Amino acid sequence: METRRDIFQAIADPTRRAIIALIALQALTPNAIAEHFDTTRQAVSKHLRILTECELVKQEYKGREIYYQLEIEKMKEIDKWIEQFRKIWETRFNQLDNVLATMKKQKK
Amino acid sequence: METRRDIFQAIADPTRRAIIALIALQALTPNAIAEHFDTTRQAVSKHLRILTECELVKQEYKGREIYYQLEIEKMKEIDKWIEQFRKIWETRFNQLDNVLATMKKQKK
DNA sequence: CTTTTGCGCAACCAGGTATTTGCACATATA
DNA sequence: TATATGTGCAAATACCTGGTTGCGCAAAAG
Repeated sequence: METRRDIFQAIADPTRRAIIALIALQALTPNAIAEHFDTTRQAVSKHLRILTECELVKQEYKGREIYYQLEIEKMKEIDKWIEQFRKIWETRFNQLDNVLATMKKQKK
Repeated sequence: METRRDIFQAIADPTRRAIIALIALQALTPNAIAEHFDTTRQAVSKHLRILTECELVKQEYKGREIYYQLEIEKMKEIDKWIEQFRKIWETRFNQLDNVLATMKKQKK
């Protein structure tokens, strides 16, 4: 599996999205994360591997424990992609605004 | 494949993201969309089916042609999910701002 | 009416995915 | 040192995905 990891693919899985939201607030170990889900630690470990590969997550070693935390900056990549569409829906909102303004004028 | 379609899964595929960006500007037929990619019309049709299933795309029938256009409102769902993280990185930015302000004060 | 064009659908296939189970290794703890 | 704990990795497996090919059907064109 030498597939280049992609952030959009990373957030496609619902479990992975839940993990992301979970470790956004505080760093957690794989065992601690697994306790929040109905799945094995190994499965969580695999998800963390994928998240690490696309640099969405960073590890911090503490003895034999490994704390995983979200690399929040990476999330901006998604935000950046959404921006082009935000521009569109804001433009449409403004257009609606203009329509309303015109109606008001005509009422006058 | 009675899988409930998910918007995050829909945007996971790079071709699908490209289609989304393409039809965000103007409605296009499957053939017209396929011309933009190195793939068959049928493959595009499959992507459109997935996009339609999760209501990211709407169809408009015009004779034997079908125009597909982005349902831009649906994109806000992604934006909504990102928002929780935006809050976090904005908070951190403000914290950095405070640090800088404190440094400035001390310089005085 | 016959042919062309635009389309969706079903079958098929190679490759990817998520999960479980079993293992090896390192670090704590007794 | 012996045992328990935390972890990643590998193999097996059932399922999902994206793509192609071939088909049938409806609308336009001849």
